[in-house]
Amino acid sequence: MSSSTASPDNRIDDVDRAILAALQHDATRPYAELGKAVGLSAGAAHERVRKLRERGVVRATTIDVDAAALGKPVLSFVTLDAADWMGGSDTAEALAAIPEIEEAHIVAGSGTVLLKVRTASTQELQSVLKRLYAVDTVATTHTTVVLETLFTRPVAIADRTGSGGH
Amino acid sequence: MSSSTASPDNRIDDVDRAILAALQHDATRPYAELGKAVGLSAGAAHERVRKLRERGVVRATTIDVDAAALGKPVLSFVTLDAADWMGGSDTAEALAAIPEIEEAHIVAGSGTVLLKVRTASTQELQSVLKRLYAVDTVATTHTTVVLETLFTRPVAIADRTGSGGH
DNA sequence: GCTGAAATTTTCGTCCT
DNA sequence: AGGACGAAAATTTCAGC
Repeated sequence: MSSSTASPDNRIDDVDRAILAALQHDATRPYAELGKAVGLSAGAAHERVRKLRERGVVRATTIDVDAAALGKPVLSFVTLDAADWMGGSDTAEALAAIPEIEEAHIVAGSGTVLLKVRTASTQELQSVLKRLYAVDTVATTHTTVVLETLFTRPVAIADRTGSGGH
Repeated sequence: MSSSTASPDNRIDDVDRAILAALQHDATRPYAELGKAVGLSAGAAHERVRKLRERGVVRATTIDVDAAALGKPVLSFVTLDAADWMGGSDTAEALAAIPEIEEAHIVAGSGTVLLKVRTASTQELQSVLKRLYAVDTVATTHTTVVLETLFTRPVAIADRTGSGGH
């Protein structure tokens, strides 16, 4: 309810960065351990994490599930070229209704969408493409199937060592 | 250290699926709550999760960090066309050395790699591209900058309702 | 897989820097 | 304001059934 400052303390310092990096790697460790790793007491570490959550820097605590173990070994990237999507605006909902789509990004002016799709087989991938055509005025689609994933990792936490220029 | 059966119980049943879905949404809830949500006691729920971790179905417990809050608002997808990468094989390491790369996938025969890159600015994106050219025999690159992310979500947990065909 | 109890951890109040 | 310390509450974890 203050009025002087819009953002009281929206800065992320080195300790926050260390905490975020540690939690990205393993969010199950107790606060005492986490605190020791970043040079804080358990209570202080807890307070930092609470604030990071409150500020929205930490969106959620989740588990990383092995897609192959779940029976979804086929990963693909699909590019959609549609007619007039930006106007419709419930595009996101239509895409979200297809559970095989993990990510949906608008990548160009009006009409180009990039999708990350995970399916059990190429047959199911075909099923997704059919559903995509049924969604709206989809002009063309271009599908790229991933043969091998070299690596996947969370957002990099930049450290403020000063030398980290371009 | 057993020798009779290679995979004692590698199947994922409905309860496991319910647990995985719940944990994807929020992995901070106590086991008592989780158990109640899936119709199990706290102890049984804990045992299920322990086994899922042991089997590798649950790879890790992590936090979802807001990239924009971290100063990395620019998301791009970069396609690389290189000469002979598959033979070299330390390609993954060279790419992993570039922290801005979040994902690296091989998407075609010999030489095409798809990268998911997150940077602070388009200038930093340019810096990444320069480093990519320096890596190896990179013939061409094609970069697509994401204008808006409609949604991102974890791997879908299929439910065995029987009606879920293609 | 369930119940119950011990051990650990989280969480909160208070004081200190 | 932010962190340390200690105690209460909650949770995890392990026993036996």
